[in-house]
Amino acid sequence: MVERIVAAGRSVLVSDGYDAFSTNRVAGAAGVSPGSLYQYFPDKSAIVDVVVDRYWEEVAEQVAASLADRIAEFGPAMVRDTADALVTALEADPALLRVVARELPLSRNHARLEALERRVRDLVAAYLAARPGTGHRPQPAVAAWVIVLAIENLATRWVLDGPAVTRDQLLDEIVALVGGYLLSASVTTGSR
Amino acid sequence: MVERIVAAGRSVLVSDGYDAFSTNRVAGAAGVSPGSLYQYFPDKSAIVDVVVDRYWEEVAEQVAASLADRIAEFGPAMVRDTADALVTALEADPALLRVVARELPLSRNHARLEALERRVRDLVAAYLAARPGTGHRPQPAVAAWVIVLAIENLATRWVLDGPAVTRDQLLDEIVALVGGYLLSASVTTGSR
Amino acid sequence: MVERIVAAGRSVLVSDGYDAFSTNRVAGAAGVSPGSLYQYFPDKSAIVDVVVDRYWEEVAEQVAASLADRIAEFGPAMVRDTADALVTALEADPALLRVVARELPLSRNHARLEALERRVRDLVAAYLAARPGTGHRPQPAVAAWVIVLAIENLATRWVLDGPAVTRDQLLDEIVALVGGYLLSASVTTGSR
Amino acid sequence: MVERIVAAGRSVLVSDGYDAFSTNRVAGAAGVSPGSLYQYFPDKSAIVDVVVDRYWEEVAEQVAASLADRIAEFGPAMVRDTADALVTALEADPALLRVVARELPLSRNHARLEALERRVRDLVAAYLAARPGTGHRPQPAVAAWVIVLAIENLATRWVLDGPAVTRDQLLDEIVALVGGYLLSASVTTGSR
DNA sequence: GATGAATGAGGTTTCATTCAT
DNA sequence: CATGAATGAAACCTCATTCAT
Repeated sequence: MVERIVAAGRSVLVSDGYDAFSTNRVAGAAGVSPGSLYQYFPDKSAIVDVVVDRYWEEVAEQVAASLADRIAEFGPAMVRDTADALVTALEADPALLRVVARELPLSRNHARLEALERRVRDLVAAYLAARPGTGHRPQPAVAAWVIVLAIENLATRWVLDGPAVTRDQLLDEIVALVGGYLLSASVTTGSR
Repeated sequence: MVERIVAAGRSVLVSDGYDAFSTNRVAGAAGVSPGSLYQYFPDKSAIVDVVVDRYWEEVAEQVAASLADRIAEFGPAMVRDTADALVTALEADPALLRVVARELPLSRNHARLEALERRVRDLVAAYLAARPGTGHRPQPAVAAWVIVLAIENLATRWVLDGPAVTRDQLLDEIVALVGGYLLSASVTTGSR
Repeated sequence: MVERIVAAGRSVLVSDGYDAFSTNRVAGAAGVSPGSLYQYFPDKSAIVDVVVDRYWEEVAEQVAASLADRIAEFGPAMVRDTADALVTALEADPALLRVVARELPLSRNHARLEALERRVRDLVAAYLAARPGTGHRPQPAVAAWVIVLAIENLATRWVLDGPAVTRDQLLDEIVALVGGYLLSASVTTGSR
Repeated sequence: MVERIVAAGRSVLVSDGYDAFSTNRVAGAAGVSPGSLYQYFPDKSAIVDVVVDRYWEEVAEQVAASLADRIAEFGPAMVRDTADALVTALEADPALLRVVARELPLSRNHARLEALERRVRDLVAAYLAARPGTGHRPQPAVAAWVIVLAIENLATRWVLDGPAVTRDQLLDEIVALVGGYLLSASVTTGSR
């Protein structure tokens, strides 16, 4: 029953948009009475939360799986494949992505998105810490933060905005970005 | 009077949040009658739009100014200073940034944000096209897209999330990221 | 519950007039919350429509019944009794009649009033077509139009305006008007 | 200036309808400020009243003129010509008629319409009283009331509803109706 | 006299939530 | 458990009218 409601919620979100997402409509789509919603969810927003949580959870799952699979081949191929996995995951349901990423307040995504980011970040940081040589510049934790954020954003915006960049180009640039970053030996630093 | 309303709008947004942003409340905060709002704005959402537009416009102004000032010194310093200008601009009103970037649907920011991005992107692309050597890999337009998005996102998230990264670190990493990316000679490409 | 709302609607209409007919007031009079109105009516105006429809429907019912009862006795008596039935129907709720006929735009009555007129007109036309002799001048359809309109208007205005004419006089005149009209042998016609 | 406002009022009424008739719109159409309206009219409704008054006044003028012109020729021709004059007057501005007769509450027309009716009624009653023979059945005052109402209504509805009746037919029927009525020698009376 | 910005009461409608059945 | 009618607070917006300039 929770299933029915969540499915209906997703469907309403996708076909009617977030502004039209009302409990009545969800109940209708679920073939359930409005009152029943409140037996499984405390709130309208709880329904949205579950839909959103599942969405990012699934994306995280695919990315993490890809990352784990490539455990051996650290390097450009790993970056590319991971980015590819992310793009693929985001492209799986573009309509839902649009609603989730565009129509929902970012704060709505925050919790689960942070989880996703942390999860991937930790993996990345571990890889970086394990990698040989290069006196550990940049620091793994920081570098992981930078890399994850950059890739996530590039991929999301690419799917969302459909810029004049091919999929392959996108992946190439991501590889170049991350590769170059990690190789950057030392930086002319200095606060102003 | 438009000024009063916009100011009240911003203030309500900041102190009460987007969900509580009602015409009556804005009118109250402006010391104005609800009806007066509609002499200057067609819509509730038009008020939000102006607040948002102004916000991003101001950010864009500062970043573009910094970028233009550094016209001579292409290179790491330019990147660093521009990123610095962006962070400074975003830090100027963190409360408003939080509402604008977190509570508003991204679609609400889209128009003005895209303008900001395009503006900076075009400048960056021009610099890249003008830069000597390096058989133009990556292509200026694509590279500009990547760089602008990456910097914007990193800066925004840093201000918003306050991660365990110092301001200087952030700027260093941005410089490294962009520098490494632009130096990345060639990439092991290939679609899967 | 529809009943309660319609009754409240009629009552508000009668006691407060059409200009003061607001959803809140109707809800109040019905002892119901404003929101409940919209579970049964799409619109404020739908409530008015039902009240008006019912009113004319009832009037039509009584007139048609009278007309059907007098099927045998075609002639003056039939006219008189029908007019009588109409006047009686209109006098049944003079307060409502006043609002419906005076305060409401005619266009609001149009649909149902036209239905009433058509209904009676068709019956009258049938009687006229069936009547013996008199080379069918005037044509049944046209004559029915004339008669129905004239009677309706005379009766309505009599009830509404309370002119210096007794009820019997009114009925006499109606009989004379219709009788004379139908006997009018031939007319000196000619456009100017 | 009153002229400008009234003209604007009529124009708004005709082109936008009564529901859209707002003081602001009238002021706009008159090229005048909303405040100025209140220097010449106490009320929004006063503006409507003037427009309506003038309309019916003009109609009354034409009908009365026709009636006065035919002073000699009492009889069918007089009836026909008067009805013709009325129809012509109503057809002069059908758009305004539609608004005045359909969209305005009848009560809005009442005052001036009653004046028109009384004026014509008095003339008719005078003619009837003066006419030779026929032991004055029906009584002039009553007969005038009946005749004026019937003709007015038939003419108005004909112009408004455009029924399947030609203009000549309409006039013929009116002549027959009135002629037959006045000739009706005696009536089988009796209250029920 | 003319202006027009400002008013503010009040109208219609929505929708998350409850609770008696 | 499920229902769904009922709720009622509150949102957005209009517009006749006023009054300082």
